[in-house]
Amino acid sequence: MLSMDLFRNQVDKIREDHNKRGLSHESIDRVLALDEEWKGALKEMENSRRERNLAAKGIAEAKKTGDVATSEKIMSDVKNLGEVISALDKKANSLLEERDKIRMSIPNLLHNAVPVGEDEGGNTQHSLHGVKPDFSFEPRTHNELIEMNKWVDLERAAKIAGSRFFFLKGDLARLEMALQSYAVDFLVNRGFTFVQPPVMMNRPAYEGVTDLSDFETVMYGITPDPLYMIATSEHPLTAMYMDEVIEPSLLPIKMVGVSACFRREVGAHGLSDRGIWRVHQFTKIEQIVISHPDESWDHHEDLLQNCVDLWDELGLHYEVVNICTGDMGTVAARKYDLEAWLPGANAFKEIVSCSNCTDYQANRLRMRYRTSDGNAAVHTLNSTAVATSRALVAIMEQNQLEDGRVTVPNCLVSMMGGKTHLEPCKW
RNA sequence: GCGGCGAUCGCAUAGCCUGGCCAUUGCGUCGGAUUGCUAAUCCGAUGGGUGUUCCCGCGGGGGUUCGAAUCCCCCUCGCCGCGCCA
Repeated sequence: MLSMDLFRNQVDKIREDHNKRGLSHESIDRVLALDEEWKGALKEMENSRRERNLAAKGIAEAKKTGDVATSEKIMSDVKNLGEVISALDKKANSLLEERDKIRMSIPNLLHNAVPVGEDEGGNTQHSLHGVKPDFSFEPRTHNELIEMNKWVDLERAAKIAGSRFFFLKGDLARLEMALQSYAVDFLVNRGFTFVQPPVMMNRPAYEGVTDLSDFETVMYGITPDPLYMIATSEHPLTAMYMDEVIEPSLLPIKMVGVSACFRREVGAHGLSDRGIWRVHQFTKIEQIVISHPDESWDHHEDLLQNCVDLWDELGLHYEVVNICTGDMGTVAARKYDLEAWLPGANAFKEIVSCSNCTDYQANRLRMRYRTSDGNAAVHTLNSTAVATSRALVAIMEQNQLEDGRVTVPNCLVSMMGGKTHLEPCKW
């Protein structure tokens, strides 16, 4: 959410941003109009309140001196003031609510370096990493590999849970766990604190971190409790300091979170989504930084560098992409994606998303830090380290051998009990 | 799940019984002053807001009242005990 200060004093910045995104200015104008209306209503209410406060003082004084006549006169004069105030209060509140409802839907201001484009076709390559694998045979898709090696059971998962769920078995399941340990160790060594979050959140906290439309298309609601399954540990970890004033000496707060992630994936279909690429439940290791506003762009580059180093060590071929204006979403001000090369699909596909959300989530969450000049919003950043199901797909497809076995990345061998290749599962 | 107790500005606290001055005090943090002593002392600031001599704010929501941190009801969370339990 953009601060009201921005609307009142620098609205041209918001307008320029909307032009870049190709959005109409209707919402901006509506926020400004409602803000003026709200100010008017509030002024009216405050005047009545002041009147009541003065009267209350008069009554107190009169009663002290035993002046019954005066106190009773004032009391009858202001008897209906309470109702007037509560009516004005209601009016002001509904205007404020309406203003902020619209404000919630207005996207974050983009960083200047974000390329302008209508959709994902406008994304630009930032850098290319690793070596494209060269096969002496026709490489298999990950779907073929998990089937021939019996590493994943989609049918039985569908039977007991539904489509897009999976059982992970044997060496591939073990590799999944190795990836978790590897990624956590990697980031702990770079000064991040390992945090395991709740996997359910209440609505008020959730509204602080995500686009409102996500409640319809992304999150699972829990019955009968008013909770939502998290779509990523970014959400609980970012909301962790909701409604708090953070001591500046604590900044930056750097966390590496691991959790199961749950996504409804409404509307997602297609051949490319089969297997374990797009699923309702997967595990993700996530980097989170809560930062001083002046340092967030440096942290954003650090988060990307951590990903690059981590994925280089896995020995994979991938590219880093600058996400363009049309593909950005509401929360991030700038975003890099890592896209891994999938030989089976003959394409680069998204495995990591690295965002600086500046003060957008912090404003919604009322997450501030103390300054000599009052409290100010912090900045929040998040980046995937490893989404294990997608990392497994990339490793399987890039490291496959002609017989269908898969070479374990060197950095994971020790966590696989010395095993250098994934062997088929017997059943 | 049951019973008891609680929630006050970054933290800790007073005020609540008995409704009415500016929500008290300590600590921490920040700013300033001063002094030769690894620092001390003094002063100031330190929840939010459209109108900043004003208004709001005492976990959230409702109610009573001319007036609620204070009285009543509901909810949330926490602590203690009991029950259940991986």
